Amino acid sequence: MITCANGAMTLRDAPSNTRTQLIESACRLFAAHGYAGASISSIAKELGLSKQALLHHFGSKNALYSLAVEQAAAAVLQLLFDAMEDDHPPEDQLAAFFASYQRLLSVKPAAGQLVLRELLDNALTTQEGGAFATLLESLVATVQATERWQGAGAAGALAVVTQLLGAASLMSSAESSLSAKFGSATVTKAQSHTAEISAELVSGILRG
Amino acid sequence: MITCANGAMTLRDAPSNTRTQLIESACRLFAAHGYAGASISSIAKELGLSKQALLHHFGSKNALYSLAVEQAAAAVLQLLFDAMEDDHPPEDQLAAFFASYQRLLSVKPAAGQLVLRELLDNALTTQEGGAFATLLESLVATVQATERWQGAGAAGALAVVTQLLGAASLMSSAESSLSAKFGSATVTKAQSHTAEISAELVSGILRG
DNA sequence: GCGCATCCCTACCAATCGGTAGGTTGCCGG
DNA sequence: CCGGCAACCTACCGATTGGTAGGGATGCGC
Repeated sequence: MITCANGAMTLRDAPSNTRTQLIESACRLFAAHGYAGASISSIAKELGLSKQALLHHFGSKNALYSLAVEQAAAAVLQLLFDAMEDDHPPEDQLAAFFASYQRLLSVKPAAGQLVLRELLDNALTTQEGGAFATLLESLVATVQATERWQGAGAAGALAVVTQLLGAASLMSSAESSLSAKFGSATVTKAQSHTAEISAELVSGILRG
Repeated sequence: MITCANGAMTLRDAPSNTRTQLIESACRLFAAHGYAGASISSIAKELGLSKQALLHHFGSKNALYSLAVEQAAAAVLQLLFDAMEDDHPPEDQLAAFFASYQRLLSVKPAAGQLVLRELLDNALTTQEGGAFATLLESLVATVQATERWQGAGAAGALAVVTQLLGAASLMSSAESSLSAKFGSATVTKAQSHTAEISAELVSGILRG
């Protein structure tokens, strides 16, 4: 194993690059194996560091996890905000959001996967104004702003958001499992269909 | 802690009841915390047993996990087979399946949650003819039998199945996380909306 | 040159992980 | 009455978990 020689590595190459890289590794590994399934030493080892270096930067596993989830959620939230800038009707805003969400997933599956994981695991030490919470709330609010769902209350909108998010996220998150059963060629082809099917689901459910 | 007194418990109450109960506990805990997040001792402890009693019955953690997933998948698969008994068009069969799947989730959320988890974790020692694999294959085949998707190939059908499954499963699986952010009252109300929204998604996507 | 903070290391800790070994209890067929 | 078996136990194993303590190298401001 090439662990970058003890003292010789200490000339750091950027203003705290390793921190960023650690969060990125954490994002990927937490997304792939879940909170309990990814150990901090395995995350640190991806960069040739010891787990103590990781703890030095983040203090605890949960703190790192929170950062990773928040960063992933922030990336998704940004897509939503971008889609909401133009003052189109909320139906179009959501359609635009889910379209760019699909684009994000094809480039960086870990983001959506981590959000999905967090919805299942609920391991995040919930921050009131965090990106994850804001993402969910904004989605619900936007659905509630649509003509069809504005009378349905938060619960109805939450149900819509949950189903659309589940539909949009599962394919890229389940890639490894599906590849083992249907072959990676089939799965890759299926992923290319996902965007337009998702678009159809979104517009279908928002307009009735 | 009341661990049922050492020898006095040895009169077992049924032909091998504890085995069944252990699988049930495993199903719940694996569903709630994932494969890595649920330890065999925590599963055994739910029934006041030691982890060695569990290992005595199943041999290894993975064997127990496989049984739990297979049993959950078999329960879902049974719903699909039931829905396919009448020779209605495949669109109606799938609609009936997803309707009863929603009913199952409201009674036993762990079943769907475990299937969803397995799609993410891919921890199952894949059995070729297992219920989990059969479930996915049967769903894909049925979607492929619909008028709209019969020309789209397995990949297109797989994309449809994945999205519908994700939409149908996420709400009940994310209950704890959503309750923490929106309140359990709102989530409970949202769950009651899930069935009809899901039905709309299914018929919408299958018929175009 | 000196103090100090940043970064990363080795060494160590208690707790828990999945799993093995071996013993004890109670039922059941001979 | 007795041997075998299923069920469950305590005790233990090595490995790994998240986390602490403390030290060494580097670079920056003074």
